[in-house]
Amino acid sequence: MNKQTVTIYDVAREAEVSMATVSRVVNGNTNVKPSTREKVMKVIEKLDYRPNAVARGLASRRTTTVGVIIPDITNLYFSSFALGIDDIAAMYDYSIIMANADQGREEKVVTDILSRQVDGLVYLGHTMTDKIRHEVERTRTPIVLAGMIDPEGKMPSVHIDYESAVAEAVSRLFDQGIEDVAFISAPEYQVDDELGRFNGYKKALASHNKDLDSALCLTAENSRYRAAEEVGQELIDSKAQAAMIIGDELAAGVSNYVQDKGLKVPEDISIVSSNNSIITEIVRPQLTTIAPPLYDIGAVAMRILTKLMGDKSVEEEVIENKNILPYKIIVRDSTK
Amino acid sequence: MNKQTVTIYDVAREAEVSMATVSRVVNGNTNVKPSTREKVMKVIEKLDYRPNAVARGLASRRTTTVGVIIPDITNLYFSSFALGIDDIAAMYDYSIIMANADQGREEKVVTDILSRQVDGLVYLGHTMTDKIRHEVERTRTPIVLAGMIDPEGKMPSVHIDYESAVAEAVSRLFDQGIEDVAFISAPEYQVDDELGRFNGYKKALASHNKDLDSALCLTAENSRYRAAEEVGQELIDSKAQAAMIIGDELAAGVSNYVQDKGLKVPEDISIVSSNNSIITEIVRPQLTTIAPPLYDIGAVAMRILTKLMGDKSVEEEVIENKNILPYKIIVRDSTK
DNA sequence: CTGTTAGCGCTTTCAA
DNA sequence: TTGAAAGCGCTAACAG
Repeated sequence: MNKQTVTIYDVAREAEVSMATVSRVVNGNTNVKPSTREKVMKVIEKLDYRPNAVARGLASRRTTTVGVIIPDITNLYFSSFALGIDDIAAMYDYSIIMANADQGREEKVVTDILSRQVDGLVYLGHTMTDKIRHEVERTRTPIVLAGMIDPEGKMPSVHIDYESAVAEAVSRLFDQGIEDVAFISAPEYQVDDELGRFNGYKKALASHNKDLDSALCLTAENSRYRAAEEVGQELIDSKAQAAMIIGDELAAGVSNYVQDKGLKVPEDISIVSSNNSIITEIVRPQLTTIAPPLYDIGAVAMRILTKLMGDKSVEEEVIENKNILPYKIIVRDSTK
Repeated sequence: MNKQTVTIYDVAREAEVSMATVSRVVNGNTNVKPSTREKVMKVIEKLDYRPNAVARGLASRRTTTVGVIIPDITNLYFSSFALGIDDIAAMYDYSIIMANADQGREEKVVTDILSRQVDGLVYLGHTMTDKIRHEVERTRTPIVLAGMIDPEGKMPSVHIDYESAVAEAVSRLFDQGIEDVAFISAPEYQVDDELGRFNGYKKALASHNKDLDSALCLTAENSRYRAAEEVGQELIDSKAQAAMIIGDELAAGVSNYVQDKGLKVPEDISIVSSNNSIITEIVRPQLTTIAPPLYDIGAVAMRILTKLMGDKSVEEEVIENKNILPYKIIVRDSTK
């Protein structure tokens, strides 16, 4: 379809050198006499030649492209990762093939992206199915998980220690004398997810000699703002005086909902959120929150991937399997 | 790098047919005897064969990939477009190469993405430089602009009539008896941008017999939340009793700022925002806003692009140059 | 420092 | 309905 008229061959002919020499010039190979290089450069300029990355990819078996699998691009949590990934990728001259992998489409998406011969993969999201694992292994494509973890522990990942983070945040609530803290999230975090969000909650309970009360574990339909209403009411109906909420939109929604119903935050109910996206600052009162370094997680994941993709034998480099970045807890006005 | 072991040739040999036949099967060509097709399919299954999209792209000169140039992926305004684009692209089995084109990098990004032989381009953003135009034309790559417009009117675009939208929103304020309405935005919208945001403001002034007062045109550093502080103070210092603000984060920021300073919204100052992202609902009071169908703009842009890329001679299809989608004005609590 | 020569894995005429 | 063969535009030994 593209009428890429001028090829490396045209340049070679016009410059009266071989294709190989043009290729060397284009690729910055040093074994070219300066005068030859100049001559070729001039012709490239004159002919307005642009290398065809597809041909290059086929011939060299490297596409300088990485695939990014992202569950929801309009979710600030994920798009912040993506920004970090993109910045580092640009730095290393990799392009990004990005695919939104909503509900259950991840397998198709991964297969497709792999058929495009990406040099590597950054995988964001929750689920890592066997099928996906199989595809990745079959093609021997380097992969790094960001903001999640490999249950089998084989794939390198970058994330924070959510278990400690949640435990710390919830303990802080208990330490303030709050008796009952609810745990609110979308379904995927109401089980022992690998990053231990729910486990952190249980840990905090345990360390304060409290039993897990299922009436305080509230499940929202998903993590978006509008899913907060129902669960917000459940929170009001419960005996909780505080809530640890996974997902900033959900937390903002719950906070707004309970206030609309006449309760005061944090006087009547304290709220802690989990991701410190700009939403936690926009909503009033501003939310106390766990603050994972989202951009950095993406950036580190991409940096690790470049190493994995590098020519130098990876064996030499020490690549941690679990890269745990530090988090902060930012105390704002939604807690006492 | 990828050890894509099994090729079309392997399948051909194992199935005892020619590569051409395998190719036909893989591509759903109908001119294959059913029994042959079965046989080939079985071998494909058995060998776990996956077509190499790069080779395919080189041979067929179609990559079934489209490039999306996006100024800031963490901006809900743009990521909402992206979601629409992605959904339609997936529907037509196109992959997306997405590139964040922050300040001034768009030319490099476009050149790079074009070298990857994308079949088409969706361009979001503000600036369309001559260099970019040149690259796109040189490669004869179909392009559709989303949420912006081609100053020269050559490239098809999808957007709303921001001029009317702003004029309507501001007029509504005047009609309520408000004397002075400020116009607040990042620098790029303080000139007569092609979509006419600023023009809409001027139009509203004119239709209400008011003069443009530069003291009411307030420029924020950018459109993000944190840029609101300075301009928020300027708003307070001005005589305005209302503000039309371009960008939801900025609007939320200004609203919060003036309230933090003791003013009441909308009693002391009315606020209208421009994009109706979830932020306008999260912030309190909820913002009255122009509501462009962001997702649909992306989706329509992508749909048009598929037509432009289609094999059937485009001449036959009527493709509008300017595709103007309807907007709404949603009245919430930040105006009277 | 430069050129020759095979391909990379697939599509696509053209014949049969 | 099928196969043979010629590339797509480039890289990568290998030779010189």
